Amino acid sequence: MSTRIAKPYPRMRKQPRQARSRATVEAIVEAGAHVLSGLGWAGFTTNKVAETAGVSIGTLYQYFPDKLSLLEAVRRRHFDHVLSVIRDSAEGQKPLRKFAQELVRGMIAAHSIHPTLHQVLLDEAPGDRGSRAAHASFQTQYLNHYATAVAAYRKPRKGADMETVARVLSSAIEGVIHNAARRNMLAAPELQKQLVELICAYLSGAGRIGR
Amino acid sequence: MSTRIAKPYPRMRKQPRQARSRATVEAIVEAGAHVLSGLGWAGFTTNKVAETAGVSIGTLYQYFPDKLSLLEAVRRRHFDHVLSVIRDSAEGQKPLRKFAQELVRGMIAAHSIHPTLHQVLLDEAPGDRGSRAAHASFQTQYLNHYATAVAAYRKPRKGADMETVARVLSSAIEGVIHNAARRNMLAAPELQKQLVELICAYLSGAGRIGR
DNA sequence: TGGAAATGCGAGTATGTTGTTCATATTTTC
DNA sequence: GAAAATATGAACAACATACTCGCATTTCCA
Repeated sequence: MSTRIAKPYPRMRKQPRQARSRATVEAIVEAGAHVLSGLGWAGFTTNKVAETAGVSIGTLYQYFPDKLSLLEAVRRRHFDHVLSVIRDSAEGQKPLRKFAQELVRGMIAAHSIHPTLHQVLLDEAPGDRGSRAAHASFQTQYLNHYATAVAAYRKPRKGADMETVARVLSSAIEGVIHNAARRNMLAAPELQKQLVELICAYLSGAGRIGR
Repeated sequence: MSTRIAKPYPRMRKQPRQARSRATVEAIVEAGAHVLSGLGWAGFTTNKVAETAGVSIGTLYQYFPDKLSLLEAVRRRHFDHVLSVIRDSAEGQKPLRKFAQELVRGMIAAHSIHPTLHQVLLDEAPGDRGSRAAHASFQTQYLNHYATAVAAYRKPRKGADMETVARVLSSAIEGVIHNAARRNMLAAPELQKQLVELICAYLSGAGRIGR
């Protein structure tokens, strides 16, 4: 696992100086992820987040100037986490099946904490106004990791550009995980096995007829 | 294509008798799908739907007793549509690749009109209170169609139950389509080709090592 | 053709929801 | 022990929006 980084969240109203307040901020962001995942963007109210964090609403506004800056903090934390998972599974030279297994295990683990956070962040929540750069950057890095893996494990064929393949692969995996999360089936080992098989089958390119 | 059925929407306040009012109701439901897809559940307001339909808010409430009954009408229409698509692609005896191509074409067509409606219906919108049966029934039929296809095209193997395979397959396809829809890439032929290949590869079961 | 039934209208209301502030209280630091 | 940091939560202002109701217009049909 990668080392835990402790960058300050962006757009904070005030920097927490003492250990107590640092824990408070962390609790708020964590609660934000929890509420967002459980109640969706519609249920993501500042009062609810504060209550979930076991903190007064006033405390929340001491550190976050408004609702959107809190959303951005949650988004950033989650994206950093997911990226580190993919990074870890891609490093080193391993056989295809091993790679697929570690990727699936990692993605499932990353989604086990807040099962639908990822989708809510991508679909429901408003895109981060100010720094669209950050959002785009995540998408780019995310795809790049998949593209690298595709390039490494899939023999080049004519008429199939890397980017599309990477997109299809990543969105298929996300679809399966998202769907499983909604049914509380993320832990089922049978599902993991099948997902690994799907990845291997696609990348090793079987089932093709002609040429 | 299947025959157009004209069942009355459930939970209607008043039955439209003349042709004019039947068109009005249809416009309202269509507008509902449009708003839901474009603005999400959060943006799905009765006033907005009425305005989009080019109809007064009073007219809307003449036929739908409340907001949720309108949602149910939209949901039902969409589910009926998707089911007919899958049904059509599954009938007859065709080779795997042909089946996959028609399925992909149909699913993409079904999502082209209201790209994110399906996800919004499943994820954001509240599950239909009264008739949970209808919702469950859709899920069951939906999965059954996939399970049938899986049974037909995938040689039986030990340790892989049909239901899980069907779930993995359907959610992978939905994931790809949903993701493409968000990027306005549904029409890209390269994407369709890759999705077909993913399905074929998985069902023909290549890339497996041992046993 | 005329009256009854069906359909359509939209300003207005009533009822909430919620993001945010601020004066005050408690805790930590040095 | 005082100053700085941190926490509190009642209160509010602003907004959103589901839904009603009295009336206008159109269609039907005898």
